[in-house]
Amino acid sequence: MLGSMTEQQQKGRPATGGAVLRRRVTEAITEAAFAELAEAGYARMSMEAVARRAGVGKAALYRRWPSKQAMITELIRNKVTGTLPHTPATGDLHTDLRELLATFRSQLANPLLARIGAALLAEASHDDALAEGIHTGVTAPRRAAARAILQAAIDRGELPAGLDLDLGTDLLIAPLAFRMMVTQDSSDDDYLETLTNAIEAALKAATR
Amino acid sequence: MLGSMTEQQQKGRPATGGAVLRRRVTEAITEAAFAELAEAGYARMSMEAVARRAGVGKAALYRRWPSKQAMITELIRNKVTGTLPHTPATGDLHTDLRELLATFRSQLANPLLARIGAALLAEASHDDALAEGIHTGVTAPRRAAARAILQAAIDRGELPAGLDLDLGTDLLIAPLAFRMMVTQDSSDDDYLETLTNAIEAALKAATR
Amino acid sequence: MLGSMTEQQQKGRPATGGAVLRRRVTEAITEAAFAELAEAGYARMSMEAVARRAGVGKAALYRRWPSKQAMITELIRNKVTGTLPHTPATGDLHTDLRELLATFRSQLANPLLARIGAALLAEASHDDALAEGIHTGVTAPRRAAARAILQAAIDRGELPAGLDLDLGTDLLIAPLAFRMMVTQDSSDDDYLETLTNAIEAALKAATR
Amino acid sequence: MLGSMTEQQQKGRPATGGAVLRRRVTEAITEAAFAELAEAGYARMSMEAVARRAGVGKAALYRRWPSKQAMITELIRNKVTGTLPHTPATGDLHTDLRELLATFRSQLANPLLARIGAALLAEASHDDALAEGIHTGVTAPRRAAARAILQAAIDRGELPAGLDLDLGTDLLIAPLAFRMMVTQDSSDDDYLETLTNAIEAALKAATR
DNA sequence: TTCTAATCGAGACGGTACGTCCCGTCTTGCC
DNA sequence: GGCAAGACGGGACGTACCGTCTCGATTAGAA
Repeated sequence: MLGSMTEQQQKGRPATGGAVLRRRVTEAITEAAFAELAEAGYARMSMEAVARRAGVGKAALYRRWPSKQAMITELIRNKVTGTLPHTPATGDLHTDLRELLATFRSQLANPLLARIGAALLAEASHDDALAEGIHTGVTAPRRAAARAILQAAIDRGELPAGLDLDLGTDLLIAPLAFRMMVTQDSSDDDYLETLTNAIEAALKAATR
Repeated sequence: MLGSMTEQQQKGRPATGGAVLRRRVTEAITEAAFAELAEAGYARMSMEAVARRAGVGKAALYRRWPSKQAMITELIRNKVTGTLPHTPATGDLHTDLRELLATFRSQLANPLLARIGAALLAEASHDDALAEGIHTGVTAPRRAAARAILQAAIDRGELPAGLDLDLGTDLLIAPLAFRMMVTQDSSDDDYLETLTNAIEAALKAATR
Repeated sequence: MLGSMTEQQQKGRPATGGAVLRRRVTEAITEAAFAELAEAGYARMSMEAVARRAGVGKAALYRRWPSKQAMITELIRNKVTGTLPHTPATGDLHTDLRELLATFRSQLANPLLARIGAALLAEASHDDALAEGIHTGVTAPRRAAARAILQAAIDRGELPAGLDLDLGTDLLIAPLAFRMMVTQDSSDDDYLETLTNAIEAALKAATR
Repeated sequence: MLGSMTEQQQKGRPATGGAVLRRRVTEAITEAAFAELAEAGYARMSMEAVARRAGVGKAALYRRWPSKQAMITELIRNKVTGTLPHTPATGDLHTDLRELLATFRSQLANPLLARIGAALLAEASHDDALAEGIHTGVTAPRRAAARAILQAAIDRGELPAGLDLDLGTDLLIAPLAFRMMVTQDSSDDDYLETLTNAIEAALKAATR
């Protein structure tokens, strides 16, 4: 969809004889790339440094991805997409919210993500494929999880039928995401509990 | 504070010769820089392109700022800092909230900011001076405005004394900021009104 | 001597498995190599292009020769060595000279040789093995043939006993070789006849 | 004609302000290039090594020449063209020949030329501009000098009117050039004297 | 008004990284 | 074991920018 080689493809057996991208090399590159990314940031990171750190030729990188941007893009997308939130369904709105927020918190806590997230978004505004990738792989499933909880609560009568689902989703996701990615503040269990309460109240008032 | 030469300084030392940075040049550079920034993004933008577009020698840029980063940093900081939110104080929480949110909306609507914001945040995580600049020039005054409104409402008894001001500020700012910067969704007056209601409800529940 | 595997060796050890370099492959490589050499020249020619053109894996090349240089070296050496000049001995100096020059002309007329010769010499000045190979396989036998004719003529009294054999050989070989390899001019039968006369006269005067 | 910047051009003053290729840099590059060329040969020499040795950025090279080939090509052409042979005219064929041969010998003795000459010729067969450059700058003037001597001798009656000037020129130049460039043999004064005698005799017989 | 020194446009400079191509080696699965 | 295919580490290619420096020409405050 975005990048090029995924691990499955690396096993694909070509017609005759053949040469296949080696998983060990891919792994070494991936690891090195994340390390460089975390140390230097997207803009300052260099493919040559990644290759050097991975003990690999530059060509090995370019055999896998057509450019620095494509590489970083795909690596991050994979990393984030990998950890999809499961949708809690305890039958109790408060508990569901708490659980979902806790899941988000743990995913956002990934220190790499914090450092990289902004760079990704920045790139996305100049790269439609990346924007689409982020939407499909990251944003959409999380918003879907949030919507599911809200809809279930509406169906149970815990939330008003007139709730604006879109706004409700914003309310649910934004404060925590903003706090962790922009403000870089911590969010302990107390914070989460209070936030859950506040969001719950907000949702009940968010009718159009 | 961050960069180097501000327009005031340009008048600073008349000394002997005609040795003052010329305002017209500074303006041409500024304009060109924003144009390039919007077209290419921070990472892809080049000082040479800015100079070319401004019809100016590269040295003219480096006479004003010590580096690409410093230049962009200062330009943006000026642009954003220029539009400080005024703190509404109508004596009515709902009206104050609405007004503040409307101010934020108009500031965030700047299309440049939307494209640049993320890149700035990305850089900030590897550049403490930039981070500090953003905090002082952008984040802090806006959070202060939000806090002021909340504190006034508490003082009036409209909000509970136990309100967590920090969380309250997050609730106030995050949903709109997130929607406009990350989701890039629109936010019409209806959205804003519903949001105001929801936040108001949330604030009343956000006690620790 | 220079390279590695010669066709004789290819029959040498049938051993166990199908573990003998296959002649067809060797031939395909050889043909492709000459073609690439003629098209691109030594410096611009690539082993990968040769392999591709021969429909062969790169390893097939490196199983036969240790390096690009060794391969080209041996191929050319074989091609040129293959066509040793026979030493004419008609008992008449003029006829012997004419015949030898005609032989040289036909060998130098090989269009490949013309294109490759210079590149080979260029390499030779930085590669003693190649220089030695060219000397032994190409230069020496031709100079020997020339010397034999001259010595026979001296013995018959057709040339003065004081003839400087080394210089005589230069006189015999150089003008034709120079004309065909450097100047790239043609040399028809008339030219050859006049040249023979001139060289004959020169030889009679070339005593020290 | 071949390359790009000559020293004269380096002084040319462009319209406004301006930046001009600096002679010192050009000289450093030239010197380094010859050194590398002599050490490694054309094929093995690298632009990066030249830049490093000259204490210069790679871009400084590519600002002057569009490619490695173009650089070497022009440098050599300049070096060889610089040393044109003067045409001796003593009124005596033997003396004229001796003198011209001595001039050639001293020019061919340039050890760099010996190492580079073959590489140049090799390149020339794949680069018409280079071939033309060599012809115009190197070959033609030398052949012209030879022809002038021969023609004068014909006019004086020292050589037969029917002399084939083309062949005569070959006879004059080839043996020495071949000996020094291909055979890499030495040629002392005795050799030169004997060669002169032989060529003189040959010339008298070289009529068609 | 004249002098004069810093700014100006242009672009060369030493560097670093880009993405490409080729070298000679190694790996994979087929024959 | 040879074979076709092609990935591997390495290194050079030629390009694009970075931030600095050099060049005359311009310009505006001080005399």
